[in-house]
Amino acid sequence: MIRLGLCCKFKDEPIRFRTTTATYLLRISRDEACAKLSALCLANTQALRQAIEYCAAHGIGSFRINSQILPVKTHPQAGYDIANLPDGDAICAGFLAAGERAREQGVRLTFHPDQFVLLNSPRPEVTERAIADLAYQAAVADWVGADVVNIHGGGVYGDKPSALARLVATIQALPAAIRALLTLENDDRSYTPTDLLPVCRQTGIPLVYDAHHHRCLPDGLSTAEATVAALTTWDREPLCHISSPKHGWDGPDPRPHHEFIDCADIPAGWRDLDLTVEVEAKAKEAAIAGLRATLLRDRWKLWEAK
DNA sequence: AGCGGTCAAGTTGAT
DNA sequence: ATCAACTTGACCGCT
Repeated sequence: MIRLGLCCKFKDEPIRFRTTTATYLLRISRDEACAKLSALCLANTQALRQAIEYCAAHGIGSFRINSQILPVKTHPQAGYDIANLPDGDAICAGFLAAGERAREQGVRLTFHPDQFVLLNSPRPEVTERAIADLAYQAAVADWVGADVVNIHGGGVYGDKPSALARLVATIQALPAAIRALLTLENDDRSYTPTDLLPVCRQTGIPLVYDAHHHRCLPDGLSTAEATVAALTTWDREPLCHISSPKHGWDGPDPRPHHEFIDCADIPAGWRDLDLTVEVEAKAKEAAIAGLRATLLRDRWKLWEAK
């Protein structure tokens, strides 16, 4: 059974996550900043609840939660603790309630911290901030029952073996609560599945296999071989990513994502697996609706809510 | 209401 | 040196 996943936001459906900026928060008083943050965070718990309901009702079995669900959470000056916000209790309750609904309906929840979260930088302050961000997202993940916090391998810094060794060492030293949710994903610049699989085996971290990235940065493995190898790293339902190139595979740059998914880009070998496929397409829920229709026409077995 | 400028953060590679 | 890409344009403040 294939579980299609929506990433972070909606195109047409009026479900919106709110955010703000550190610059603005630092210009107003701390009380005003806390009031604003409190309202945004509370609104985001409600948007998350709506997102889960929408997914369950539309055959979308997984939802990726935006890193800014708690805006500016770990900023050195503008950051905050939920407990210190006026609606702190309601925000916690909102996350727990959203998680409960996700569990009831069988909707999987994931996180994908952004490009600044690097576990192998030679600069210790970069890695420290990355771990702080992972800690925050892992904590919210626990509240809502998300089982994946997915990041990339990071930079190469002119020496890939050293960078990979730092990655392994940092992962091994992570708090258990983060390590239990952490996954690594092949990217389209630096780290292929072949680069990351040894890291995953050494650390017990699953590999999120991104077929689009793999085609942009190949390593000699076929998509079928990489899929099989990635599956062996999982102790939960495996997670893969799919997208189609905006300008086609023969265009100037295959990396930017298309509005929709071309079914021909989905590895045929995925058909009979139990797998979450996060759909990275600009048209969001509209892209999933189109993909679902095509796959159902072709008799793929797709997830449905309980 | 509309619109232009701004936004915390890292790294890479194309131009 | 600048910029786009990466999981995502949203929001503030002025007109």
